[in-house]
Amino acid sequence: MRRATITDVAREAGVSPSTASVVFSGKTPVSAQTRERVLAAAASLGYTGPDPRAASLRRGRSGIVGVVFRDRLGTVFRDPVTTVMMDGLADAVGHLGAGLLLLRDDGSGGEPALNSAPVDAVVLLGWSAGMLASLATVRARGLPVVVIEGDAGEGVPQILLDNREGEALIARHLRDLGHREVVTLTLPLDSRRRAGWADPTTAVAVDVTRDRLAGVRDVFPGARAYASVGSLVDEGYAAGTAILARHPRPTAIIAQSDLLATGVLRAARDAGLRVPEDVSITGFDGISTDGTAPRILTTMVQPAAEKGRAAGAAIAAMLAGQDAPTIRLTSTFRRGDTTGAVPA
Amino acid sequence: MRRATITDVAREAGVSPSTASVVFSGKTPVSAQTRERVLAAAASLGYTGPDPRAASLRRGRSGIVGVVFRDRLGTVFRDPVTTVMMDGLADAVGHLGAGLLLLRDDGSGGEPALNSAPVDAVVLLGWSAGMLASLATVRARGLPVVVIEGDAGEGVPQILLDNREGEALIARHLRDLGHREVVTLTLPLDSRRRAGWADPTTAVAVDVTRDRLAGVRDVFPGARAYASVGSLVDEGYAAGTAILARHPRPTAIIAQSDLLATGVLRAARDAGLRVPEDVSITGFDGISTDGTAPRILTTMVQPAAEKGRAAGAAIAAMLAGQDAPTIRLTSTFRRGDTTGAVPA
DNA sequence: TTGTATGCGTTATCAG
DNA sequence: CTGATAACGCATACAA
Repeated sequence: MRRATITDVAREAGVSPSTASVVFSGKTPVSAQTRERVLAAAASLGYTGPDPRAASLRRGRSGIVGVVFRDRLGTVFRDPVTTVMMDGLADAVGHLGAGLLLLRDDGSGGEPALNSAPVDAVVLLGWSAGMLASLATVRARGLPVVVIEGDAGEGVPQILLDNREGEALIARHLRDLGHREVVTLTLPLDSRRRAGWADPTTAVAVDVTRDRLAGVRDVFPGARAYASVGSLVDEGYAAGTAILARHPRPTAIIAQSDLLATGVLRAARDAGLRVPEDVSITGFDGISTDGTAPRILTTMVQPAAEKGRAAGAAIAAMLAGQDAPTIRLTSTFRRGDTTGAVPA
Repeated sequence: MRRATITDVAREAGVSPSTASVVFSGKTPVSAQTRERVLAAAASLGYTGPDPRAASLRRGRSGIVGVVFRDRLGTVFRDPVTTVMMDGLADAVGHLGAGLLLLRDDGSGGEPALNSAPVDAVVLLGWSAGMLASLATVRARGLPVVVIEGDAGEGVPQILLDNREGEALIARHLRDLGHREVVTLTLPLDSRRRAGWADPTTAVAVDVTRDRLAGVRDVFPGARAYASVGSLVDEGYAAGTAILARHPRPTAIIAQSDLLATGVLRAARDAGLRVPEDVSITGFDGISTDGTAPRILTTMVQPAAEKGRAAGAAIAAMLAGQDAPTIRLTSTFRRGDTTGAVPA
């Protein structure tokens, strides 16, 4: 026995299909009486509302926004910033009556899911060579697209953060406290992800890493950089241990994420150093304070949820036929108790 | 100028629409020659493949699996177990050629997105009263549904974990080490989420919490329980501080998650206690070891990715018309260096 | 406020 | 291997 359709309901209620349709969509006034009848007929037939597949064909909209990642979900969502950003994005598109479809862009060359996914628009998360393929697909399909923290060129709206200015601000904070011997612990430099002291002359492939590094060097031109393998507490612990073993020991460590900073904090402590008396530590993000208690990290708080909401707004605009501008969000300085005057 | 359709392509290539269709679907052999012609026509018209909306109406499948949460995404994905599980689920449905649609079930009574989402099947994550509404919707629509760590009753396949047995196993480990004065730090008891010592007589609403607590009490019938507000490191820190201040001080703390245990570890340290010499600490999950370095937590390692994959397999079976069995996964004991003999 | 007519773009079926 | 035909289930423009 096949499922009831709106035609069946209409017949049962003794009205036309279009009238029954309107009862469910609410697009046109319907007399209370006919509405009753239609609803009753629907109930008696076990009809639960229009088939979303048929509706989306007819409307030309599926109510779905695709989000493309370049990594495994398990990796992507380990970063609290991404998580919170997704939350903001979910809010924004939810407000639009849409949902988020998770799409993974593994550069594996296999048929990308993006090709055959019924999405109305696409959000590209982060940036990497592999994303170029996704971008090509999206443009060929003529879908509105937004890029978060990456540059897709040619008229694709972006949601950007003032990474360089923010990091420079926190670096100035340290310089004002008298620090001169500073090391910065960076996010991965490229997709090869090797940990260790970075050669100052090599170019950095990842936008976020490059910009935050530039911010530090705006203030401390000769600052040494130690690259991490990823934004994880235990990565910060390992890197922090290595950095603090260096002679002369830096008086401040500028980590490019709070997770890394949390690990450095722990490393300093295990090395018998007091924070901030012996060494100052800063982070970036301001999301995950989890794990630093009872300390409060000095960090740049970035509007992560706002990033997602801005992306959602851009999509709403493009779906409405307008074109959306690139948006540059700013982070704010938060002074915690992990930074202090340079040790005498 | 409207977008080209497969009919346009067929006309341009001088073949019938059905032939053009099979060139893209590959469902039927096509001569190399006609394939060439069709592909060339498609390229010249800027046709990038069948419209997913139309295809899904015709096929009766959208290639989308909905995942329903009861919380904000930012909250849900803060738990590494969920994250890894989602990764496994994404793998499994990706293997099926499908994607994951994030659906939030805020019990807010508003039109649930689930009603009008073009999904082929649904995964219900966690369990709560609010999920009943989602379940009703899903059943009314006749969609295959799987529940992860929750009981939906009546023939809904579940993916379960041996929470009680696993926690009992870790409790026995402590008993064998001589511990008698044990406190367990639990996950939230219910949706009100109040922190503090739990009355042993009140019923626990959350399945996971209840089962793990029962596991502890199977071994230590009188064990006191302290409820946390959520599975967070700093929650563990606060609770651990409170628990360790109690007289007599427990010789072991059984935390219901690794994140909580990580916080307790930190609290013990800040209280001047050595682990495991003065106090033993255990966790549960075995996913996020991040933040405990250089210590290794004694814990139960649960097959989180496997949970997701099992859910995916169940969905694949149901989509194929078979009915999927409930699956009970088991976690394995991992002895780290946070447990030791009871202090003299 | 209700009904009629039409097509959204595709693909399964079956005959050639 | 290819083509003709017929839905898939609905929402809209327009007429009544």
